[in-house]
Amino acid sequence: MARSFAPEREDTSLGHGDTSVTVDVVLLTIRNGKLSVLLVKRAMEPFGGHWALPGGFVRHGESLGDAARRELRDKTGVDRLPGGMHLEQLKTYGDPERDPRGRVVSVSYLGLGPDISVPSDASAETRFWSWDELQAPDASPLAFDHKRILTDAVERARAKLEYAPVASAFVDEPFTLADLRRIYEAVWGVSLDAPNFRRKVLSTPDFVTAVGETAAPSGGGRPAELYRRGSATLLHPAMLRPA
Amino acid sequence: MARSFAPEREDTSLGHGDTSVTVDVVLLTIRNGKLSVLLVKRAMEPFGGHWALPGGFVRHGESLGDAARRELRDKTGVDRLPGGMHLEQLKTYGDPERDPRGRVVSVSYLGLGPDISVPSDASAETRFWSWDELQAPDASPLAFDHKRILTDAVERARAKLEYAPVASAFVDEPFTLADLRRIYEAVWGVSLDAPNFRRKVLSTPDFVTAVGETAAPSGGGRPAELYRRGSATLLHPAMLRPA
DNA sequence: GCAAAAGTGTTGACTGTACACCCATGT
DNA sequence: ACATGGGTGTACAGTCAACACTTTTGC
Repeated sequence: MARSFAPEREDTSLGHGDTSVTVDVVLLTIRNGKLSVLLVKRAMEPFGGHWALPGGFVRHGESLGDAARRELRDKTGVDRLPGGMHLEQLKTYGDPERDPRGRVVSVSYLGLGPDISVPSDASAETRFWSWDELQAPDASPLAFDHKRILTDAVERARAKLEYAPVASAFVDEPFTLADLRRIYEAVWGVSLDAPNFRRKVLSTPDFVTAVGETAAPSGGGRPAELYRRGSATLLHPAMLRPA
Repeated sequence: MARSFAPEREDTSLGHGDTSVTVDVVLLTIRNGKLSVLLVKRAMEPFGGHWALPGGFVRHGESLGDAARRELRDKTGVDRLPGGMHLEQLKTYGDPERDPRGRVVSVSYLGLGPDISVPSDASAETRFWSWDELQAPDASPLAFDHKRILTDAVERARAKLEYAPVASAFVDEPFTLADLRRIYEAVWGVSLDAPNFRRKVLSTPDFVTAVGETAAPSGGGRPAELYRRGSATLLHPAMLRPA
């Protein structure tokens, strides 16, 4: 064992400064009952004309989470992100070949939020795409390794709905249990039994809290009771998706 | 909306090159029945004399995973990592203040492996610490934000044992179900009912595969049947920890 | 009244847990 | 024989999915 045990980290120099760090954000929402993601059309090379995840370089003195929130603000045009919005770190992608310009390490974030309209003056360059149309065989390929990041993000979102109350991040308050159920159905791509769904949600402590009022009826059918997000951060028991 | 929608990323320059990227590895093992983690004593500033996670700068042309595996090899002195060894990306820490030398973004990895002996010529600088002793109020603080990373890693490991067959990464093959049960007990800090544990494991498809032989009896008691890791990557149903 | 959506009740299958009991070995 | 750890059986309680049924609205 003639290997050195002095870690490089202990060097007082900071090593190679030729690495860039970016954040890329996968903003998911439910639009017309379908799971959708915000993409930006790239104007310049590389991958000019390709659609990409919103993202950019992390600035000096800026935390990674702050960079992700800034990118989201800039790309959606929404200054104050919706209150129930969920944003969490997803994964970091650092393959040496992932960006032709050089070494770029990208920290990706997963965002879940209600359906918002992106600014009309940028509608051609920034818009939501449904997950289904991006999955089509003839869909245009995304820039960089963003297809991979998007796939990982959707898988994480699907799993997270089981054990965390993040589905409510997709809806505005107050909401009905049918609203919430449609979120689960859209993200998981299944249909759920409404009565059983109701019991599961209400029996999970602090998942939702009843408002005590009912929604305005919408063209036939009994008006639904209204709820707000509860204080739970983890779901016990979990909302397991059907096999 | 007078905000610019031209993403910075589309600049052909690569932005700020004054950011360094490191990997830090949380290598967990079970030693003397206790969950333990490999730490390295720092020789230089900052945090000279403090214990830290093994880690270092990512090299040119090296993927993040490769850097993590290299760090592990260098610090453990083990050239070929054990076959069942599990290594996965954990989370990226990029607070601007986390390293006094400048902007350092650290991609952390979680490693789970069997109990190995670190090289004796480095025993003073590199050794395993039990989770319990690091939790003690009078424990010496770790370098940088490594306490936080370690806490996140243990929480991830505890959760991952529920839905992935990673417990078998801690044991050498072939192993008995009692070996496997002791892993769960050590990581979760609980005691499990042996008969029910057996049924759960065996009823989960491809979690383990029977060898067909029995272990040499060890001082009294019926010899246990031997197993190897199965082909499953996800556990259906999950091995839920007791409430 | 009829359709539609919300909400309640009920049943039968399945799962998890506790624990009694039997098996195979060392001393 | 007895202690020790491995392995099987069983019975009870809790959970979950399926679906019949009632409630409240619009037309």
